[in-house]
Amino acid sequence: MNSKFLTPYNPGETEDRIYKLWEKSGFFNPDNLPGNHKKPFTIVLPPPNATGTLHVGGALMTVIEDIIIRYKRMRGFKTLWLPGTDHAAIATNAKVEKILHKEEGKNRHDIGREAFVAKVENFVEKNRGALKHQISKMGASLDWSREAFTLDEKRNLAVRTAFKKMYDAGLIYRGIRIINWDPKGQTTISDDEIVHEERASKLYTFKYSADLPIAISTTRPETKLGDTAIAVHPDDERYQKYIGQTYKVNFAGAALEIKIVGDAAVDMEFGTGALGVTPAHSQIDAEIAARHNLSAVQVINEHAKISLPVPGLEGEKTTVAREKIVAWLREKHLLIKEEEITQNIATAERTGGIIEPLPKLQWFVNVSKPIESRGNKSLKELMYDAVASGRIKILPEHFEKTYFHWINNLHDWNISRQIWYGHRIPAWYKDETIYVGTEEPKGAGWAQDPDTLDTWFSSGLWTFSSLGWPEKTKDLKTYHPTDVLETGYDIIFFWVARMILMSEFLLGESPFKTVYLHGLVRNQKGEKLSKSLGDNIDPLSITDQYGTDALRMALIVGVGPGSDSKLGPDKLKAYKNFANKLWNIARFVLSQERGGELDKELVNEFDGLAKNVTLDMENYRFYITAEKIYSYVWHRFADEIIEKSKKETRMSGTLYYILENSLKLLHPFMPFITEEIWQELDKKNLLMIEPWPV
RNA sequence: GGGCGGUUAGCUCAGUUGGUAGAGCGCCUCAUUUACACUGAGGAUGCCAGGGGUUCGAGUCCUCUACCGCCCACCA
Repeated sequence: MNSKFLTPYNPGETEDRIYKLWEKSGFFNPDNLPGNHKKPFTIVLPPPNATGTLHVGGALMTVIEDIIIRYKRMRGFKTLWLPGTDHAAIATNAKVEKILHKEEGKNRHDIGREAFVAKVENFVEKNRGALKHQISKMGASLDWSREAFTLDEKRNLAVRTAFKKMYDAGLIYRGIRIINWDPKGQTTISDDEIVHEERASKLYTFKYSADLPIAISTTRPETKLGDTAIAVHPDDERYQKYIGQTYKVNFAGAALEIKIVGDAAVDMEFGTGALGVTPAHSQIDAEIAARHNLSAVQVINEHAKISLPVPGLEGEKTTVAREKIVAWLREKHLLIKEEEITQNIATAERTGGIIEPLPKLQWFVNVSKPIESRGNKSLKELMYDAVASGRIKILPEHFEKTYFHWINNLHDWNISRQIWYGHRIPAWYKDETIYVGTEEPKGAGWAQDPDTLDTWFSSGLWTFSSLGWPEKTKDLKTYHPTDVLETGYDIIFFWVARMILMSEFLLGESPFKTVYLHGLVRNQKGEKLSKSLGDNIDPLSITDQYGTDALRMALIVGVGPGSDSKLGPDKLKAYKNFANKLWNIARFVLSQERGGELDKELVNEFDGLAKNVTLDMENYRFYITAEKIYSYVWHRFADEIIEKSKKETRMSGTLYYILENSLKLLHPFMPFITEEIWQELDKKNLLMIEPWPV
């Protein structure tokens, strides 16, 4: 027996050595697996953002996927787990802008597009190396030879190709719509990138003018400079008589023409039952305006300032203009009521900027248009069907309801962004002509669209762009559709839904069969781990203290799919102790000569456990599995069977049998220590590709 | 406003198809150098949030209520 077994298990000394052993074997790459590994099994790693380092949530994701992959590999599958990183356009752009501002006091326009993008690329390159190191330390058996990046050459070709195909099918269009403008980030964002914040606000009720008999309510009087109508419910007896009339009024210095229209979208019960219609600055108003052929007047610009030439208001910030208009209303005795209310205000997820709805010329994905080549189903329907038909199974199941709910309320997806870091939109303009293609058009005078694409456009392609699409590669044929997509429930809309959209349309197949959603990892107090709180624990510091295997167990045990978990020193300590227990069991068994006949009863008992565990693994119940093996190894094997063996002779053969097979069952969960012990038992082969017992 | 979860031992949470309540940590008693003190043996602790229902039988199924949490949302 190796003398290292005489001292407690030392993860620090073991882990790097074992990882190198695995890497040297080449078995992370499915091409190198023994020939009996025939049936492919694929997971693509959700590419972590190149903005930062791996957080505990990222560690959880890595561990769950590694467990699945190691299990499937031992079961004889040709397993591919494909790594990569995400360029995370807006997030990265914003982060580097912040650094630029802090270090040089400049903004991106000061240094120009080319220099800025170079700076971002430099930043990203540094982070990618650190990420790879952290992920490896988790024990991840990823095929690094296939590593991809959402913004590399191949993925750029995939993006251009996808864009062109969708444009040709009429699924991508350019048009003026009311979009979510982030004045702080100076870009549009999609509906999903909005977070609502509760704020105290005031609801003002007033008349535009003494001559206009109908009063309206609003929290944003400054937008009323752009009103072109008042909408009332067609059945509202108070206002029916006014429908169809037009009033010319002077409102705070702006000449308005207000038409009274009847529209069923108006809630008679709210406020005065009359709605001032601002077609340029409200989605719902724009819809009303479209129904009644009303014109739109833009009053607010990209800097959230009044752009309408009204003396005293032009150039003012919206908040200042609001005060001035309220003062004017008061002075003219038009203000009827002022109420304190709490309002949910839309802010940009990345910058915190308050969203300003503005009409802008942007690129969109049409989610409702029937697609001829897909049985006249729309993207929305394709996304819905993929899950409703059972072709994609979401775990935990109740998230399927959330998914359907989201699809049912889905609007067209705004995909163009006014930032510099990202995939440039493959559209070129010359005079009035638009050219969309994968390459720049021939001839002089074409100018490419300056905008970039929403980062989720390229991540939506991930399951197949990472396998080489649009080229018809062998990998694509072998490994797509992928088997499991494992990710956090917080990005089910951002990412999971978009991947289904892209794969269903571009490939005509689902991107994966099972979606396993994990929850948030919280600290021991149950608080969200966040960088701003300073407790965003680096998984490597945990690994140093407790060992990777202990961290893996602590992250997994008792944590079902979709539920949030808590990670604290108690749990880590418990599994660190377990690693050492296993170590000592190995020491005890190894100190004996293998001998005696197998105890049938004990072997049967173990095989029953193995069957049970296998069933759990097949059903993604890792949180139960890990605990079952733990409990068996410690409290049955060590406390009872080994104790019994001390009093009886000729049991060592049975002990070896149980130890070896326990190591196999435990390997997906605790790969390092099990491999280390295995190397002492069987000096030729790696536990990592040993066949699963059962 | 719409939707989805949760409520089980002091704490953190399991409990797959309904069959006399489980684990880890903590607590109490004992063992004292044992493969392992990063240990072992034993022990205490629960009206499974509350009401109603289905059933021979409910933590588990149905229904209502309360509280907590999360997601979505263009009541101006």
